[in-house]
Amino acid sequence: MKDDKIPAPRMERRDAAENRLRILDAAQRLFDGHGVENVSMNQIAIEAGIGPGTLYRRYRNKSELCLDLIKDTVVLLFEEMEAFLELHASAPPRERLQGVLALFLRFREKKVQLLAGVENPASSGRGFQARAASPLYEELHGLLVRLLDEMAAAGQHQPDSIFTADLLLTALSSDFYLFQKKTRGMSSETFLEQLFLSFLGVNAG
Amino acid sequence: MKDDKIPAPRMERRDAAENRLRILDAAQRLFDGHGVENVSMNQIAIEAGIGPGTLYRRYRNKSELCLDLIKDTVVLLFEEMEAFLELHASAPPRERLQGVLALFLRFREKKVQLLAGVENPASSGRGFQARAASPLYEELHGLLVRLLDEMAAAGQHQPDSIFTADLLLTALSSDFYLFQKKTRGMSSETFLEQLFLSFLGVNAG
DNA sequence: ATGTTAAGCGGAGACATCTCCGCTTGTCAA
DNA sequence: TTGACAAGCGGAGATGTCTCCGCTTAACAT
Repeated sequence: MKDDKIPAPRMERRDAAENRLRILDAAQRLFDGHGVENVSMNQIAIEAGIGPGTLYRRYRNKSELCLDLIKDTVVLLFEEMEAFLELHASAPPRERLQGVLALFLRFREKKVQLLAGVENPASSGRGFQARAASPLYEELHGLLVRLLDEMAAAGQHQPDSIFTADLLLTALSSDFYLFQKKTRGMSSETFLEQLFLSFLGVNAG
Repeated sequence: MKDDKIPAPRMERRDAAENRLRILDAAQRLFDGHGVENVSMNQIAIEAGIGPGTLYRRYRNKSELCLDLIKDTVVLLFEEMEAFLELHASAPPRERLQGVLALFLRFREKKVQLLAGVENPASSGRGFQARAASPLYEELHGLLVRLLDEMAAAGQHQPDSIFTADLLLTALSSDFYLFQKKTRGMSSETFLEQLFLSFLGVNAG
């Protein structure tokens, strides 16, 4: 073997770095002005003063771009969650699950548009398949599975934790959540409560 | 008032009727050959020998076209369900719900592609919002609500039936169902069982 | 038959996503 | 410095969805 060092992690090019900023900046500006929904990748490229190819090289779709825009907030969310779980380490798992979900819903409310953008690959890949492949989904899923397994150990939960976590996250998706709010006229609190009643046959109270 | 008869329900034009057939025929042929997923409205228009405008006049999107292609089967499905419910009119509501869901899953298996086509408006409107507006969704939803209300009366179900029905139908959507089968490696039977465990804290027996 | 009328047709084109590839340019090594 | 080279750029264009609108033509009344 001649050289098995990591193949020299060349620095990010200066122009590339600048373009990253221009893109993020342009996107933020357009999103604020017209709503995430109504802004196309094209418009962003133009506003950023770059070609479409350049934009797509960095972000395969609007979803990835949105994710980049809320990445910091997402990190904060997970920190909040971990903090909450640590603080209530000895509380019954059901309460801990509820706290975590409440935190998530609060987060969702703050970032409705961008989060919807993250979850809706617009056109592109296979709906759920795509969503579940995102790092955000996987991390949340892992966290839920942990909690559900605890509940199972305490005899409070029968079914497959993986399945239940998938189901929970589907219920918490933009699509379903916003539908319940807008069309069924449900409040965040009622929503969470109903979720608990449905899934665990248990009062959220 | 001069004339308040119904304003003469002119017959469907001959050419229009013929085009309808050409479209359905072309679509069926292309779907069979390349899979629903991989066929565009454009291709269908070309194969049918008509302009895109003509195609879109009749079907606002691929979803509606797919629905037209399985309409007959859907009618059969509802007849099966009604028959089942009548036959087991005196069985406990939980069993009746289970039977209905099993029938639906069997139907889904038979028409995977087209049903996925119905549920995925490809691009176009607001994900869930659109799905829930379809007549198929609404009818199923109504049926589930009826059953869930029965269960509530029997004290076997706490939460809002409307909410639970939405949740059930989301879990039964192509997206979620196929994800569970393909990615999580779950069988139809296990799926139904897990669904019952999750929702009702009850063994599907 | 014939005229009137609106339903229906079709295709150009606006706009979107996403790819491909030849040219440019920043970075590193010598 | 300078040369080599990959990373990056950009925009033309393939393909798709969906609309708009002037022309055609089937259906009905006369």
